[in-house]
Amino acid sequence: MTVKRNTWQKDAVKHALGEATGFVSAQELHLVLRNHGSTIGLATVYRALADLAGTGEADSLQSQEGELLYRACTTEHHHHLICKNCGKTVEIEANEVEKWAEKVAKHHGFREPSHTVEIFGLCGDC
Amino acid sequence: MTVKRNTWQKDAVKHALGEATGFVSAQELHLVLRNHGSTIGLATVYRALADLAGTGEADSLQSQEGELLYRACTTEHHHHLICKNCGKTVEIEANEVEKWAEKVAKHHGFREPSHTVEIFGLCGDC
DNA sequence: AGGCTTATTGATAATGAATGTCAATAACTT
DNA sequence: AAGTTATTGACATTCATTATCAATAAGCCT
Ligand SMILES: [Mn+2]
Ligand SMILES: [Mn+2]
Ligand SMILES: [Zn+2]
Ligand SMILES: [Zn+2]
Repeated sequence: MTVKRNTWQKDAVKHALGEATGFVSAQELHLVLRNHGSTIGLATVYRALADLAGTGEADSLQSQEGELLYRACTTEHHHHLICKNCGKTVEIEANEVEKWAEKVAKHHGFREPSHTVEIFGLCGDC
Repeated sequence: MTVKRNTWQKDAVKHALGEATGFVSAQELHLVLRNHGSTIGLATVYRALADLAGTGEADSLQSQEGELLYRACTTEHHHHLICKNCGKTVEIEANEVEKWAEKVAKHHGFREPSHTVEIFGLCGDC
């Protein structure tokens, strides 16, 4: 229905997200943008990130503290290997796990299976 | 250092958690307890659940809405298959995935790997 | 059984992420 | 250039969770 419009705010959020090394929160991203001189509002950062996650251009996950974190990523289905200390993130594919998840779901009579898989650890630099 | 004391409040929370069918929030559990006539305080429910999760007697995960949910469980390492609709939960083991996670972590030079694996779907009754 | 120490409780206040509000602004269309 | 309306952002609001702290009671000692 409603036509989307392009704004420098959306571009700024997308760009800043691309610059980040790992997963970042909306609050953090807003601070980064402000520190670079941007006048963008906090609510706008939240909205832009939610949109990016909706289109699949960004991945999101909950931090241990319950904060919602975002990260620029490829649009194909994938998972993450994340450093608990520095946040460094590696995208990984998990075909074995995909099949396993479907098998287990079917075995217990569950339909439309989806799944979350994340690996945490300490990277070589930490 | 500090010695733990036994209270009817801790027992009540543990028992109520055992009665629940799937994952429940501290708020929900507090309501259930109150509706059964208990005078237990909300903060106490939060503390008891955090303790149970600390000892491994309860498992916790974040709901899609960001709420922290708890569930009584076995103390061995395991994962969950959860109905998106009714919350019915099945404990599953995932030896294949355990090995896979360790392999992937090592391959990327990550130490002390841990992981989160949850499968969601619609159960046979939904 | 009574007394003492202090872990625990719970009403309340405080925190903080996330969302709602709405007048002002600025993308698009014509 | 003018009009329509999606978007913005300052601000208020919601709500889960945590912090306070005086009152209570669990465990220990005599
Ligand atoms: Mn997958
Ligand atoms: Mn596992
Ligand atoms: Zn690291
Ligand atoms: Zn179900």
